[in-house]
Amino acid sequence: MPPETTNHPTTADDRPPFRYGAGLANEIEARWQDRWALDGVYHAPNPVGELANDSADLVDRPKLYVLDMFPYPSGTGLHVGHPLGYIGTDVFARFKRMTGFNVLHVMGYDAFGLPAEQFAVQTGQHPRVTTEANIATMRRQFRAMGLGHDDRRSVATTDVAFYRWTQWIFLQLFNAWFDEELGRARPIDALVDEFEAGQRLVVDDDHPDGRTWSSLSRLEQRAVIDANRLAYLDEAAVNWCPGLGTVLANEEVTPDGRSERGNFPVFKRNLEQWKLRITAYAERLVDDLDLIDWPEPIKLMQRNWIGRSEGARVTFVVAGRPDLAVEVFTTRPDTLFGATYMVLAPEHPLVDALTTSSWPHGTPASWKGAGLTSVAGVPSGGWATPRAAVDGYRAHSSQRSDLDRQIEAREKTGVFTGSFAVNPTNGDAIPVFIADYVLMGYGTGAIMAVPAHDTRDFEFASAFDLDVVGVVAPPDEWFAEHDLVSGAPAHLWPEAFTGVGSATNSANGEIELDGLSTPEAIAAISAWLRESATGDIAVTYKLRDWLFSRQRYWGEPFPIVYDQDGLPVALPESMLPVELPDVDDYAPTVVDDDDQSMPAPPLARADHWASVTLDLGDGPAPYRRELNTMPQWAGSCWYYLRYLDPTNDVAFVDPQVEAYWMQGTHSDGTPAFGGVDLYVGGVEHAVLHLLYARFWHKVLFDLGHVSTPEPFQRLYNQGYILAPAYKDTRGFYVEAVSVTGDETSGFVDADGNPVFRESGKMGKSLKNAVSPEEIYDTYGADTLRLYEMAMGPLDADRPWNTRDIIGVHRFLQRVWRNLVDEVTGELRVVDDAPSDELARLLHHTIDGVSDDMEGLRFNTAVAKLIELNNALGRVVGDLGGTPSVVADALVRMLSPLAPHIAEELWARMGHDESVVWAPYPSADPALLVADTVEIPVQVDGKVRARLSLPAGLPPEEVEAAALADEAVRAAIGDAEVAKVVVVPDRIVNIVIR
RNA sequence: GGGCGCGUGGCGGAAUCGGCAGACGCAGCGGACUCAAAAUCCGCCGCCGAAAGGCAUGAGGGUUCGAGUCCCUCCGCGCCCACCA
Repeated sequence: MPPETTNHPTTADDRPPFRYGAGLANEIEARWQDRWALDGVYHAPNPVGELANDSADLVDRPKLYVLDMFPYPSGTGLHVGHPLGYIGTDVFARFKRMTGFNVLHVMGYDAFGLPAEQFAVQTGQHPRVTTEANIATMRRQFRAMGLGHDDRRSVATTDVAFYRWTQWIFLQLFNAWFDEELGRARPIDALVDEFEAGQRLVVDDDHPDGRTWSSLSRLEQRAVIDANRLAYLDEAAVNWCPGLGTVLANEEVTPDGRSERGNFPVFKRNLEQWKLRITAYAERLVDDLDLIDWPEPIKLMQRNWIGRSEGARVTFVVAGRPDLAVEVFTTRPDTLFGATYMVLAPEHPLVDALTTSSWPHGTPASWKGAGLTSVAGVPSGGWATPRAAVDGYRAHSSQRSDLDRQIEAREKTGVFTGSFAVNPTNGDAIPVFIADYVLMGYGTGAIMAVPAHDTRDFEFASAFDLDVVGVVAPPDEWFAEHDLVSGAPAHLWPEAFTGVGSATNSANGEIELDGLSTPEAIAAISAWLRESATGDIAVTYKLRDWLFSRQRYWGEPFPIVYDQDGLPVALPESMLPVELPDVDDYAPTVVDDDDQSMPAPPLARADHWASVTLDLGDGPAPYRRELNTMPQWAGSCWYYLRYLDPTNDVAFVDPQVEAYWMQGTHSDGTPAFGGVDLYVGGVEHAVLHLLYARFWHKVLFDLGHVSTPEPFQRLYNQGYILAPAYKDTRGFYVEAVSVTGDETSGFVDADGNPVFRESGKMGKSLKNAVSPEEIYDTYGADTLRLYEMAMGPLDADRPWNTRDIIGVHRFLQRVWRNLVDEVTGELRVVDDAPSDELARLLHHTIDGVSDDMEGLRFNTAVAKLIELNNALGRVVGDLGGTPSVVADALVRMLSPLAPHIAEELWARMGHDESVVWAPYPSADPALLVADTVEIPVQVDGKVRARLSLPAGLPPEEVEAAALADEAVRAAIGDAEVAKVVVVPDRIVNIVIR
């Protein structure tokens, strides 16, 4: 041991005893967190009910609902990237409390889901046990951050008392139908009444003219009703993921045909599953985006996902088969004259009827499948009959996953059905194909193909040697770009012309489009379609109904049983909740053989639970329960409503409570649109959660259970925290904390092997997480909060840099030192008034910071507070302390951002009441207007002088002063002054010639 | 392939309505204090230049008295969607 060093005091002993550092911060923070919990300072009262007990004055304030997207309680706890949005909403909620609002701010847990179930599968421990332990850990972590939540209202979607109401909402969907005429959901009983009263006939494909209700059998009546419900069973192609042992919603499948979670391959299977009729709301889900204050990119993503297209439906009669007709959807009905063939999806129901027994004379070999190298089992020269071709091609396309389709780079394949259809505009007989580039799930599952004006049709026509007829004249430039003479016929074109132009080649005895612009031609042909009864304008959506069944254990059971006819029956409300039964094995049946595997839900193992005898009104009878569970999205569709009234056991939310929190008024008393006032979360929920939740909310609105058409008035997407991540030479991530080295010498892992730096979203998968505890140990929670708010705009991704944290820590240290003597611990606040200069800075700061807080610009708010504090630090020594009015305002302004240190200073300044509800300071307008302004003078755009002039000076006098300035005159020199631009109190620009 | 967004010092970022580019912080440099170091405090800190001055917001062009901000072309990065008829 070197003797010299031991003779000197250690670092810690040298520091003043009352300097703000990690030790003092940790002590202050723990103390105030206890006190806040004890006093319930974050409790927001309800107008009525159990939570209406205290703080009656608060409920008279305007309400403000600040909501976070609630987390999944993961077992690994939080890292510093998680709470960015939570700190942001907390700062905002605290700010708004101080400006006079009754602020609702709650945290809950989206606790159903795969990790707990997978852990249960591995350990045999009930997922509820792990889930509750994880929730307890997260609660502790949120508390340590000083987040001001009303803990009385916290819920987890796995609470039986919560999912009882999730089941209840499912019953609302089950017991409702969508009235297309009124454009809204109504109770299913109303539909039955209309049928019974004869106001409505039962129309289906077999009975296009309708049947009376009484002519149906009891089972037929039930089938009709069931088919109309918003929650219905449907046998349909679903996304079966053997790797996860469950089916998935379209939204949960990635574009390359794999599961979003786990990245397992996904296959199409026909299964009977619950679906929710979200498509009925497609139009309102698009239209009502105009009502809400969301980022435009998110609205755009929702619009794209819903995928509204305007166009026309056109009926093509099959040649020689007047009984058979195929309906197509097109967005370009103006190109109808150019339709030279048709394509049906392989799964289209009319394919069998269209498939002829033998190839028509002269059918090219390629139409019979010859040359389809990617299709297995094609005889050379093609299949012998259309039947064989259709069967062979269908077998091929049903076995291909979406992934395969992707790999094949969109090579166009298909076979001829043997049938021809009649183009209604010109009477041409055009061949009908099946091809997998036409999707059953969109439009009508059939298209008219216009190869001259559609890229995909052009590719198909090229491969199958089909006619290309141009019916929209491209501009001359288009021909020039393609090295064609203007007006060259379409069969010479190297690609389709998909733009707009003037119609050509489009006339028959009844209609002539030639010369019309594309929009005019669309209008004209649409009118003709309607008059000639061959079609009509139509709107189509990409959105599909929401697949709502999952073959999992850890989810909400459906409140549904099946009777002896195998038909679903809703359990009465009195039988809710349907609790999850215990099982001895939580594993879903996971099979990796994609050919034969079928989903098998774990609840099938709970024999005693699955088969029950119930009295549902007709005496005791045997039923079997629905064995699927709901997807994880279910709870998140409505949790924000349960926060309002979490203890209510007679309703999912009391209507008066719902009205208080959801139907706001603006602070000036005018009615606000309502809903959650601010909803903050990650952009990854742009379509899934946010679309599903809007859908449920609209159903609840239609049925009279909530009072606003939209749930979330203002949405804000916080950014992600990025951090350096390191990959080894094999491409695997290594723990970032173990990496040493730098950019110039290179990075190495713990064993000295070279690794390579990249940047990515902080988290477990990139092994670059930083735990909040590390930061608390060095600086405290207030510093962490402040750093996260100061490092950049809330909605931007930003790199985590531990080195930078010291900056905001020093700021807190200096605030503390300006108000508290570091040696004695005594308050350094004096009664003297601040100088005029300091007072002006203070009020400018108040004004700017208030504005920034309102706009969620916390980074610039922090910068302004630092400026004020730095200015204060320069004079505090001369004054012998901080002027009390400055200290008071500074602590109030600091408190939303760094609540613990602010609360401690507030108490030391002699306040008994918490700073949480103290009013936010307001700026004195008299101190915001300067009496002198500095005006830069430019000559030809370059600043040559700065004049200090009285504010509000008339432009002529400013101009005179500018022209009189020596430096300005020197810059002008001999040149002639052409023009002088004076922007009052801002700038002068002298233009010379 | 389509759509949307973003490019500002060594780094994170600021400039809210077209009006002094680089607030605030980190890093760096110099100084005070100290036997010394840490901590703390003070000062400097876009680039070129000794200075005067010139040049600078991805590149190029345009509009304007004036452009980081508006328009056009290109380059780079990010996100979303992707055979959607």
